[in-house]
Amino acid sequence: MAAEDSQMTSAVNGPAAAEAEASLRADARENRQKILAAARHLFATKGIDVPMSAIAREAEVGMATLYRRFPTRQDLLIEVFAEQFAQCAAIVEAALADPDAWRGLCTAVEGLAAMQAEDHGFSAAFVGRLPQASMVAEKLRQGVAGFQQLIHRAKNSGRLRRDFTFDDLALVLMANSGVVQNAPNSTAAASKRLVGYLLDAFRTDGTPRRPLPPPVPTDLTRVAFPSTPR
Amino acid sequence: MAAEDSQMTSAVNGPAAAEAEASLRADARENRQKILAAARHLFATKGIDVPMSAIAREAEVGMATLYRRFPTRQDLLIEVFAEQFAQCAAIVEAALADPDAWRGLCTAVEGLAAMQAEDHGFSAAFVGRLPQASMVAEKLRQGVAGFQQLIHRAKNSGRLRRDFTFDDLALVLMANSGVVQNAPNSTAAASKRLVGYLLDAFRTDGTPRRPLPPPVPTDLTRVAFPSTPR
DNA sequence: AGGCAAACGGACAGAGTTATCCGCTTGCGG
DNA sequence: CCGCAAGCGGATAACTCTGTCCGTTTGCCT
Repeated sequence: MAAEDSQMTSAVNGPAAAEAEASLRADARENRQKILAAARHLFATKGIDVPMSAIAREAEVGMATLYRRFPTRQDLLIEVFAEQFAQCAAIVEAALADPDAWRGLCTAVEGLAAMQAEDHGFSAAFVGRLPQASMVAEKLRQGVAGFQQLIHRAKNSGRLRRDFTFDDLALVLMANSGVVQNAPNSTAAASKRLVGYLLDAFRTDGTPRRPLPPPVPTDLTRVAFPSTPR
Repeated sequence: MAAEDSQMTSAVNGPAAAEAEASLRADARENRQKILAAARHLFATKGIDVPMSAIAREAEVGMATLYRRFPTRQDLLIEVFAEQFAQCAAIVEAALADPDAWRGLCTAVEGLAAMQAEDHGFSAAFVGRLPQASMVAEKLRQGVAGFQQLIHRAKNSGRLRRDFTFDDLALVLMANSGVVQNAPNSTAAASKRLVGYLLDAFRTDGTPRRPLPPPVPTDLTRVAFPSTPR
């Protein structure tokens, strides 16, 4: 399983990353993987602003090694999140397979939002500064195309309101990122409830309501961040 | 108008701030106002993370003066945003005066969201780390109470869905803060559309739909920040 | 086995921010 | 009008994070 790790990454990131990886010395290749693992972990838990030094420490490599492999933070982000962008595309793909167009759309939106909720770093990377480079952009384009088709089908089924736009997906993701960022502990629950409301708003007036996820108690006077106030 | 500035601030922040202000020497009092004005401006445009030195420079005072008046950033935040919290309470108050309970609720939510959209700093301060001190907390409690009443009335009118919770207001604000943060240029429009959708979701199934604000074109591949990528 | 290029790591310079110290200036009560 | 406490500004210490340099180690090919 761990042995296939590098293969998977290469497959996701395309030939560029693959050949960069292949021409490396054995120890270098291993370090590269350790760096990616550490970055993946830290980006997800602490957000994309973790110091490079923290990543190096967790990966048990020196600063120089880190910067030699990934000259900029962006380069690291691209590699790390490429996999997750691919997963996004897969979610859309799966939704397209659903014979019920409206249900498919709901599944896709819920899936994408859930991904955001699970991974703080990904959320920020996706909604915020986006690396327009490499395979990431390609996977994104792919996902976009799929989602547009999803919208088209759902509208034709008469369940999705006709004034819904593709841009509203971005709206959902931006809104969800706000919830993910600010909901203290119950990130997942809060995100689910938001998405529940939004999907309810997206349906045509006649479409039956879907059950709404439970409310999430939130102390307005202390909607502070989990641990570090940073 | 400018002459009443200090009076207004004092009125909003209660006796504590008022007496702090009164016992100051004339020049000191003036500097204090200059600092508050600069902070208000910079927090709104650049967010609450602007360097203290930037505030001092804009206020045309030294660092020491700034820190003497406001030992911590929090202290400054409290003063600056107290006024806006008061405005929130006023919005809720006004909404309560509307004989149509449902319309009142909509107005309130729209008003609060618009405030967030207009002032980046306020958005962050409100949804994020919240100063639990002083008059701010009081105004907040006041607003909370009013809003709960608003909810109660709207539910009784049969227009607001019964599973709506007060916590959902926090949800709206968190979501909106995400949009405000990430919508590149069209902050206001994006925020309006989000709120439009959410209010649509909040109504009972029978309640007629309200017109939805227009869609906001968003380039998913470059939802980057306005200017500085930070 | 042996040599060399590739790789390593940690120290360190540079940039930016927070918060404090200290010598000079000034409003204001007596 | 005068003295002094209150106030002022800017230099600067302390810290954090980024990105580079350089002396040392090590994989790999012959």
